Amino acid sequence: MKSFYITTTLPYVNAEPHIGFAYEILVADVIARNRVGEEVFFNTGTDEHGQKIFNAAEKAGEKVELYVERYAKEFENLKNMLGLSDNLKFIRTTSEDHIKAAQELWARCKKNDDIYEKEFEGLYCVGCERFLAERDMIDGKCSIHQTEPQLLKERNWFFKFKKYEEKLLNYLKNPDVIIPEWRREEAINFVQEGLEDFSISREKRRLSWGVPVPGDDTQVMYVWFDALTSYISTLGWPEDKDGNFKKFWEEGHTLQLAGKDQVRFQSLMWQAMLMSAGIKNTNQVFYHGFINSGGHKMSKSLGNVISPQDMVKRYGVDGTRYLLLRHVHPTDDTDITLERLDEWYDAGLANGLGNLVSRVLTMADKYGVSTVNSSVGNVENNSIKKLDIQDYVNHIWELIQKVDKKIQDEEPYKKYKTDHDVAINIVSDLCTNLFEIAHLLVPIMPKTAGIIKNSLENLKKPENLFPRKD
RNA sequence: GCCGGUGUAGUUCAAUGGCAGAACAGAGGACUCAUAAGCCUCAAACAAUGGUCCGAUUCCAUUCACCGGCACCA
Repeated sequence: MKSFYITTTLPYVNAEPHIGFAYEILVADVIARNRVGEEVFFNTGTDEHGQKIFNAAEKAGEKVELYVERYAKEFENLKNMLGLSDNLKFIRTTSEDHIKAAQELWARCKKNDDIYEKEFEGLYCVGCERFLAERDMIDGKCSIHQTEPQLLKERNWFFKFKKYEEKLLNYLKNPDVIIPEWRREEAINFVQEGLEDFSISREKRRLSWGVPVPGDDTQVMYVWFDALTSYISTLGWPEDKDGNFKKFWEEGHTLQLAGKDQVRFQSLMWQAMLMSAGIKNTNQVFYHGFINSGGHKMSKSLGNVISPQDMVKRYGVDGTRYLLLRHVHPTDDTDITLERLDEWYDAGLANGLGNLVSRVLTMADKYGVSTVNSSVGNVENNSIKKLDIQDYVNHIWELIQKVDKKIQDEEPYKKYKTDHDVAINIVSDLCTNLFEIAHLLVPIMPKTAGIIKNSLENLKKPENLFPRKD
């Protein structure tokens, strides 16, 4: 049996789950559900180390361990909230196994002579508790605190990124490793402009909330070295007691999902780390766009935030899944507003799918259709495999439109008055069509698909699936 | 500044070197199984300028507008 690995990025737990991540994990969920006949490992989790989280916890007046615990739960709740697959694996970067894995990866990179110590001199802002870059300063002062930063020296561990330029370019030659194509070109550009080694640790006395660097108790790992490791620690690497790492990472097809701002991290740094440790590279990274609202990035101060919770509350689990999966552009940014969501909901779900189910089943029930042919012969569609979920959903809605038109053209409701058998035949045919639609709907709206199938089996009209909004 | 992208009906998107497709919203119509839903009909667009070409929305250049990236921020 073929094996397939899919993972989202791990969201940083310094805020509530936002719509962009909800979208990412929904896409992953659809892809995972669509891989029938394959063994699928579907991963997500939370990235819980680092300065920002430590600060956020402090600000909340909470112990950092409790703080991350609380947030991790919120993210785990998404599973229920968004109707995600049962077999979703959730990895936390503060879990013991993960910490060991991160340290082992470090050790392997070090053994391969890719990690070295270097004295680093920089301008440190006490207020920010970090070193400032050029653009963080105005007139030599911290742009946030308006104070002059101190010149500080710190010893950090660095990763030999530059060493991997050629190997990365080679990796990037394969057109499949990054979707969409222009992001791959972006990645190639980054490398061609030249890479610099990057620091992967921080002094513990400045930041204690991180994974201890093996063999150096004065330093902790910088978050991303730790966080990126989660893609394999979740599989049980390095011990691999259950054989998942071998089965899914080494022998399977690996697919990572990430936002468009992640190219450097996922397709370059992480890949270089894998190369250094002698581990197979990711087969494919799929970068999606961002979701904005009203022409702007969502932000609390603008008051234009639409959260996954808001959506589920208003449109239900499957309604939310439908709206995001059908209307968010796979790779470009998408602008959504409540008005638009309402329109999309009414058009696609109330007037479209919901109404069709209602009219077909009303007739089936009333006319006394006896059984429904529930074969799903030739309804194959491989758009999801090509990572084009929008196309897949659009295809389903074309079928819905076809069935609506068929009812109009064949007029079973009229024929019933003169010839019951003819009408019953037509409606029974319509039921088969509806069953096919329900079948295609499974990865997109699993619960609704189940209700429709069930209604067809019992030939009983279900509760109003999607009440109109206006 | 450098690199890349985008600009198509009111809105969101699609396709194409040779009549520009759709969905939603809008107008009208015949019907009634249905959630005043569905079906039919109608109206509606290639940012601007120049070039290549028999012919450009599509290729090239310029302008205007918008967006993204340019690393220690995850």
